Amino acid sequence: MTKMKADPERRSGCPLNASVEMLGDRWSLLVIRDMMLRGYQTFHEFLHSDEKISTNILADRLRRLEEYGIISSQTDSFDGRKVIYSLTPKGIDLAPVLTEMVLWAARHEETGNQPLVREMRRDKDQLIASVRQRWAQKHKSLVG
Amino acid sequence: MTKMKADPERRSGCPLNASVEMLGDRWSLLVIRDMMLRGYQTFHEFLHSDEKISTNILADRLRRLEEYGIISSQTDSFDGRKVIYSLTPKGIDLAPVLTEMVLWAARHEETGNQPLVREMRRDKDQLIASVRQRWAQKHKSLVG
DNA sequence: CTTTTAACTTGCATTTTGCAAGTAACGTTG
DNA sequence: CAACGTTACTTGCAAAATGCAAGTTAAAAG
Repeated sequence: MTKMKADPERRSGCPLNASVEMLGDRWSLLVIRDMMLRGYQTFHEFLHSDEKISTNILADRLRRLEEYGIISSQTDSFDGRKVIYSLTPKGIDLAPVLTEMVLWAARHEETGNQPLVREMRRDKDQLIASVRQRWAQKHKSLVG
Repeated sequence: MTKMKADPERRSGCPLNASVEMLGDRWSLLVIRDMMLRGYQTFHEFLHSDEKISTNILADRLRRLEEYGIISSQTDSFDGRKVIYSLTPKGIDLAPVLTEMVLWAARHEETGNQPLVREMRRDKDQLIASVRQRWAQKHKSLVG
């Protein structure tokens, strides 16, 4: 587990503040959700997600998430136009954060995607494990 | 557990999106941290937290968090100038979200407050339980 | 009273967001 | 191989959010 140097411009040393400075905006966690739970990998796919992010913001968020080491990118070897984005281990490690945020909203708001919520409620750790597994599967060619 | 009506202007029905629309900014979760982990209750206390929020933004965030039902406010009965802010059950229920965000940052960034991090790592559920307990203690006069 | 404290509000400059319209590189089709 | 479609962006500009400094109001303390 490689730690990065703390950004010298952080407002404070509090770990929650670090999280909030990296992820505290309207879009970053939605992009991560798309990658983690829906398997999205391209600009085009993120763009057509329900929340309708605009192109300049999406480009900016992908850039920032990559800078933070949460995602990585590489051009598709079969189609030179496509850029394939994937979660790094640091990004995959956000699964528990996403899970708790989903469960919290589902408990206190009227929300959709009840099947996912039920699955998360039934066995949180199991779901997180399977997200990790799918990710490892996808990356085994690069690792082994 | 009372659910609110979904905000008709939500960008999507996804529960993660709901969370992000309520909490996805640079400050909201820090205010909640101050209340949950540090026992802060007043405007003045939030204002002098490490991250140095400015007065207009703080006022706005407190207003929004109250609208969302995450916190509540009442004027202090001993000092009419003071407004006492406290977490609602919905707010206290964010404990697992905060915990996972703290642990994630602590795993991947250089951050401070290691005692808190160690305590969270040692027993996540225990810490969340004790946050709930302290909160219940503080509110027992209102409940019982 | 006068001063201090607490919780804001207001004004204004800066930054971020969001929409619409490009553009450049690659791939596909005829 | 030329025209066209796709993919991943960038650019321009208006609108909204943020941040700083300086008020303002009401209550408490001296």
